[in-house]
Amino acid sequence: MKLSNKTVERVCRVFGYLKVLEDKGIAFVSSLDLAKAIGATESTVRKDISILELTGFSRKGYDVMLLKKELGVKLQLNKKRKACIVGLGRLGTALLDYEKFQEDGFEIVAGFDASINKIERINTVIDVFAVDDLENVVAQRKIELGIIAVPAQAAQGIAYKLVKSGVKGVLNFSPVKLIVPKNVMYLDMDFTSALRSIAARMAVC
Amino acid sequence: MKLSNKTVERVCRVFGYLKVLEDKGIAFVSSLDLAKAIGATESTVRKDISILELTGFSRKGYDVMLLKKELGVKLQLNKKRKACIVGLGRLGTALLDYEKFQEDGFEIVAGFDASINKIERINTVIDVFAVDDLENVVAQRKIELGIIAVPAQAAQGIAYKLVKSGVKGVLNFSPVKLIVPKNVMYLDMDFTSALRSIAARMAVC
DNA sequence: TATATTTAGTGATTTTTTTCACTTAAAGCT
DNA sequence: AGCTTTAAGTGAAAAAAATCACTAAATATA
Ligand SMILES: NC(=O)c1ccc[n+]([C@@H]2O[C@H](COP(=O)([O-])OP(=O)(O)OC[C@H]3O[C@@H](n4cnc5c(N)ncnc54)[C@H](O)[C@@H]3O)[C@@H](O)[C@H]2O)c1
Ligand SMILES: NC(=O)c1ccc[n+]([C@@H]2O[C@H](COP(=O)([O-])OP(=O)(O)OC[C@H]3O[C@@H](n4cnc5c(N)ncnc54)[C@H](O)[C@@H]3O)[C@@H](O)[C@H]2O)c1
Repeated sequence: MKLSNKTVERVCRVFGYLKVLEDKGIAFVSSLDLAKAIGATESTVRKDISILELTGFSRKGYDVMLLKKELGVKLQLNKKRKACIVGLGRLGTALLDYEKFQEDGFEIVAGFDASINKIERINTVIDVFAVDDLENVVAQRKIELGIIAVPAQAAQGIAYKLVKSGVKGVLNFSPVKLIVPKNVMYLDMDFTSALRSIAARMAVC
Repeated sequence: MKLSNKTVERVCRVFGYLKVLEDKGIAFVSSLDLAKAIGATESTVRKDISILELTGFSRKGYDVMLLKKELGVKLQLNKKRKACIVGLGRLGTALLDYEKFQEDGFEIVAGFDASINKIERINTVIDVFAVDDLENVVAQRKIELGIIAVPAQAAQGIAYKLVKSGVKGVLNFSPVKLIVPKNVMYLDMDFTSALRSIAARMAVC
């Protein structure tokens, strides 16, 4: 079972949609419905699911609860993951307060910032620390995921500290590519690049 | 000159890095440096640039200012684009105040929210309106880009209104896939799916 | 019960994307 | 001036991804 990143990404979106269907009480879903919901084709969805060695039911589609459970097991999406947010500015505090992360199994257990002023003024139920405590807190609390929301020039340093302290996944909101070891999973959320891609496609299409 | 989305995305990231290099006063850059900065290989970078019918200089690499200018022209990344943000909650207000969008040519000229209370209390230099005014304001101000930061269940409706009012590009922060006409450029920024992808790859790698 | 219909499963094929491997141009060096 | 080195340019090859086209299973229908 060799999963490409693309398959992983699609299947994660399928998982999110299955949660929606489950909440709505829908029992079965076709590959075509899943495809529409995630922006893919039905054959791609079926191939993805079959790569994961999972199956549906002829003429009925996929059992929503069952598939969600099986995907959860295969990709460990049911497992709760401890995460932290570094950089508690405009974006970082928005992320800190986003309750849905908790619902989806991402427990934000710490926030860090370089500014003591800011830390004192932040109003949140989540523990916030000075960034100097990052290594200790991440190691002690066994935090697995680091979310980086510091200015670009500070991002690589934070990534390095997070990795050194045991983090195994990094989501980076700063607009620079970071270098992390190959065994650390890493994704960028670069809003400006995204806007540029849209603008460029508006220009050339 | 047929550009794939992948090429567009990479080249947009190259463009961002060229700005950094320009600010640093660096005159030439190799395909390898560019590749490292955006997380690609040197041959991919060279191919991308050559697809755009642009060239560098033997043994010197690419002229930073020149390539940036040429990319700007080809993809109209120099052109200023008017944008608006719909949904002025935690995330929307963070986006509203992000000055770097302006620097990068994305002029946020309006914000919209359904809650009059919120609109009255928001402290920003940008004009904010009730969402009922969206269609008028977007059309009148010739806004080309819509940034969606409303709750999931409201997102499709907003997308529809934006498109109807003339928007040609949509950046969606809500965790659902939206349906827009094919001639409207569209991208998702789904943080939860991103975290899931990272977690899944932590599990299977 | 037989037949039609729907939808998953899948090997083959096609398309897209990336990488390789070599050529060419320019600059620096002796 | 000639040799060496460096880095872009590029057609060909390889790899990856997506799609097609068909099979099979299950349900509904007549
Ligand atoms: N706000 C947005 O809408 C937006 C949009 C696109 C990109 N981004 C990116 O997201 C990141 C955060 O943006 P923001 O608007 O929240 O910025 P911000 O300036 O509001 O917040 C940054 C925070 O990081 C803290 N910080 C600085 N250096 C630090 C360090 N070494 N360790 C720990 N904390 C440190 C600062 O004290 C501050 O609180 C930036 O890289 C920005 O480019 C933000
Ligand atoms: N905050 C985060 O860190 C975060 C993380 C991941 C995803 N998101 C997504 O981004 C979106 C915004 O998140 P948020 O945390 O800012 O939410 P929020 O609840 O703080 O803000 C949503 C805003 O949208 C407004 N709104 C609701 N319906 C509207 C409508 N029909 N038209 C106009 N405005 C309307 C509300 O009044 C509110 O101000 C959501 O879809 C959320 O799932 C946010």
